[in-house]
Amino acid sequence: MAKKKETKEIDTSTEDKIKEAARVVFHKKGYAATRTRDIAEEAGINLSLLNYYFRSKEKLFEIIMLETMGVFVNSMIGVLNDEKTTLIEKVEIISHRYIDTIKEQPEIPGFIAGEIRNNVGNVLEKIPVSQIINNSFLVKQYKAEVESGRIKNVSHIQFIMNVLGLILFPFISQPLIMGGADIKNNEFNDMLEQRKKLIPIWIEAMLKA
Amino acid sequence: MAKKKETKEIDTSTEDKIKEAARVVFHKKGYAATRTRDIAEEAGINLSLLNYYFRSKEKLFEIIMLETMGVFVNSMIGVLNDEKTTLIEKVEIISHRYIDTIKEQPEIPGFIAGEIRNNVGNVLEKIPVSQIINNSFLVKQYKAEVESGRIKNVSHIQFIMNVLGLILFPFISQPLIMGGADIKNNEFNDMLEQRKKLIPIWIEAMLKA
DNA sequence: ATATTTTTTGGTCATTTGATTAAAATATTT
DNA sequence: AAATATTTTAATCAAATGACCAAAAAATAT
Repeated sequence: MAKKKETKEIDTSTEDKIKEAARVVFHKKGYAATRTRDIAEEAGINLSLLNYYFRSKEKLFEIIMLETMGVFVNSMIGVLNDEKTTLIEKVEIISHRYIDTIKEQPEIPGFIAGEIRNNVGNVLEKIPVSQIINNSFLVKQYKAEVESGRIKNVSHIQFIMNVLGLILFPFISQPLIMGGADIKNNEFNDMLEQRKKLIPIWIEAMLKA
Repeated sequence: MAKKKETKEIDTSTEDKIKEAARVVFHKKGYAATRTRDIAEEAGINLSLLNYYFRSKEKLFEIIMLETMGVFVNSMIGVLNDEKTTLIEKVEIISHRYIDTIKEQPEIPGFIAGEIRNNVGNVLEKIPVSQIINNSFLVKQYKAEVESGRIKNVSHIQFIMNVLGLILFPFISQPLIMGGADIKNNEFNDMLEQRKKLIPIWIEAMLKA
């Protein structure tokens, strides 16, 4: 497990190289399809080092999974519970922030969706997304708006599904709906930029429809 | 390989039992996480029979994958190219039909999304969803509506993403957003029923927003 | 009833895969 | 520099896994 390593290294430590390689490969292929040898090769290290630093494939995966969920959840938590922004302002912020964040690692939505199905590391218990959402100020706010009649009487779950769906679905369905991949990569990018602005407008229209 | 089997059997043939078991297990766990022994057990047959009837795990998977994509695509193709229905009518039909169909096999969206990422059987070439959509009458219709100014000038890709995302995303994200699973299964079901009616209304509002 | 074909079974093989170990190489401390 | 601790390597293990095969069982044809 490496006691210490005080040399302020310029190139990353072996441990970090492995973790970064694991992130890349796990995100791309998922837990089951990933071989520890794939990770070792991607990291350019000896296979034994993976077990030396992380004990097992599963342990390493759990670390990656929790960190990935962190990226996903942490960027949201603050916004959800901000008592100073309106509903639509929250949608604007989330829309922009998520699309920007995930653009840099577009495999994340598919990765999370895929791995939560088989639920390898029991992540759902460790990071209870559902509770985080339901206990958020956003939901209170939403219910108040419904109460006051300013928006239609529709379950807040529907609202959450719509916002997240509009943001995340393109990343998940891109290969299916936009064909091949890299040929029209610019087109996909332009689409995402547009969506950052359009999603809040769409959501607002839906709330009143 | 079985030349024939004329006995009009009440219980399904071995071949069909294997295929059905394969469908269930593949849909639930995906290609990589599925062991041929899982399928054999689910089907209640000897492991060798799987290879006897289907040559290999991969061959069997391709069959299931193509059939699954068929369920997904075929139910859509007719509607997409119906020249007698309006845009919104199409959305209504697709929304109802898809949600009803997929409710019976809710793993399908996650399965397709997950397997197309690793693209095991090169399905995207065999069933070019992207082309089917782009060559459809629906897209022509959409562009005409944009042209006439009756709906906002937004790429048809955005429109497709929105319709499919609103329909399919709940199935993919259910465990994440609605927590555990079966506890609130009724709630999920009610939500879907609502969505069948709401999605066309929402889409219409979005088109004009 | 006998022969032939088809289906099913149990056993086994070769490969892959996650993990371990002992020793070598490198770094750190004394 | 010697001693100690750490990191890295190569070789190997055991379990899992997809596939195969020869013989038994069942079904079909003669």
